[in-house]
Amino acid sequence: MAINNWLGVQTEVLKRIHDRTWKPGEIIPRETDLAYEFGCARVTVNRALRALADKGVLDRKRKVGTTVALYPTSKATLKIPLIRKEIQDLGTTYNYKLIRQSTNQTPNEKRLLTHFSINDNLIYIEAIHTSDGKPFVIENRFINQKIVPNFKNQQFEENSPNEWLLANIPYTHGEINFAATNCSVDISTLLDINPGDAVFQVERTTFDKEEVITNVLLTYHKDYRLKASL
Amino acid sequence: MAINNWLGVQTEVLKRIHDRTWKPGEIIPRETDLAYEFGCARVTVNRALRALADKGVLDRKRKVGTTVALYPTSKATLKIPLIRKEIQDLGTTYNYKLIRQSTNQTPNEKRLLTHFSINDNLIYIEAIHTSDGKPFVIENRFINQKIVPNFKNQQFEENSPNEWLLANIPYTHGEINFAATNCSVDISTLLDINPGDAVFQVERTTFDKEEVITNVLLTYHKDYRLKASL
DNA sequence: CTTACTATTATGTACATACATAATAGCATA
DNA sequence: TATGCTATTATGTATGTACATAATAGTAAG
Repeated sequence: MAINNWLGVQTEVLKRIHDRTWKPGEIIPRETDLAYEFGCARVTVNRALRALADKGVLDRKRKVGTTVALYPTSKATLKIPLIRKEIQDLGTTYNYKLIRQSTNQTPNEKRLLTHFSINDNLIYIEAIHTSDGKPFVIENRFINQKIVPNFKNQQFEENSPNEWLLANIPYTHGEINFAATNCSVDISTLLDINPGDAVFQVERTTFDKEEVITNVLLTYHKDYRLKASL
Repeated sequence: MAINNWLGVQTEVLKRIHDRTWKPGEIIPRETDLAYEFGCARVTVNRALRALADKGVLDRKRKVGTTVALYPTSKATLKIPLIRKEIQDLGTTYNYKLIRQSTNQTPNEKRLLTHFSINDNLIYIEAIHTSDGKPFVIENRFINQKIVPNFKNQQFEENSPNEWLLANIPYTHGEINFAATNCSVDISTLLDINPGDAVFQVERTTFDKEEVITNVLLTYHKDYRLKASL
């Protein structure tokens, strides 16, 4: 069986996993053996297997060898688009409206103290993003004032702070979590739903090395679903 | 500047992106130029850049070249662990209990018709997974009966159907979505919460090529949060 | 100006060779 | 038996060379 490209190798490997020639938890043949069987270079096999390991299909360990993952770790890659793009991809008209903005805020919610220090000065922004004029998501955002030294010159009246931050403040890593909550009175008014309705919330925090850049709490419209593929 | 391994190249590339030597949306030097600058092989540069492209940091196009992503597509990779593992990782005791099981069911909810045909025969399973004796997640699951021809011999009384499926029925792809909902009376009883409380739901469907294997609706305990890193 | 064709470009990849390294197996010693 | 050291193993990677290919730029013809 001649296979002379890495995608072909990967296809054949997936086929053998799928038809249980190679069972979950079991060792598969060595790279050198597979290369011999397929009539290609070992590096080519390595390339294919590495890609499958990155996807969680295979587990690889030096000297031990390569095993089919016992329980394939299902990975859903969530691409977190710009809200603007998410709304426009729906074929609807996007609009952003600033509700409230202030500086020299302190972290006044318990969840913020996970990341900010009590002495941090924060910019607070509350805004609404709409889809065809209807509320899509409410944004409550804190930005580390130290990170935006010239904030007085910045304008978040016309444009979303997230887009500005992404373009201007590099981040190294972040955290994100998803939850369901009963909508508060304040936000239910903005979303034009009933207090107590279940809403989908996303909280995201980004860091530049050790420094917190921003924390945002997004509260989506009723019946919002976040989709991904496996 | 001598860099002779791909991880070193990647680190230097990330540094230049971070300090805005290379700005978002802009073209970076060609692979051959970078290889010349770093004193390494072009393939080594390619290896580093490809990994960054896979992460959404760079965009690459033949002939055009490589650009820093204008808005880095934030990708959160959700690893979807076995429920058992998720609970055990909390340091608590996992337990599974079957509530209801039946065969020859038809797709009786609108959401199921997205995937199943009206004529499909389904196995229905309702179960509860607990953490230290407290309800953690309720599982409502439909399995394509055609996929499990010897179902009568199968036992989901002691063990979770998901673990059995993962070990025995290979899947090619799937879909997953996350939502918030107000808890129904039935499920709120099982979860020991109030009807109307907001709960986090995950719906997942897996396929073997064109054939639906299973659809599961997981309803998590109150205040559940799904976390990931960026 | 538009269309079609060809040349060029930068990424994408295969190969053989060589070296690196994490990790286990085997062996010797106390 | 336990410990420590060395050899071996399978994956991990770097290189130079060669070829492949998607995509754009340039040119010629109508």
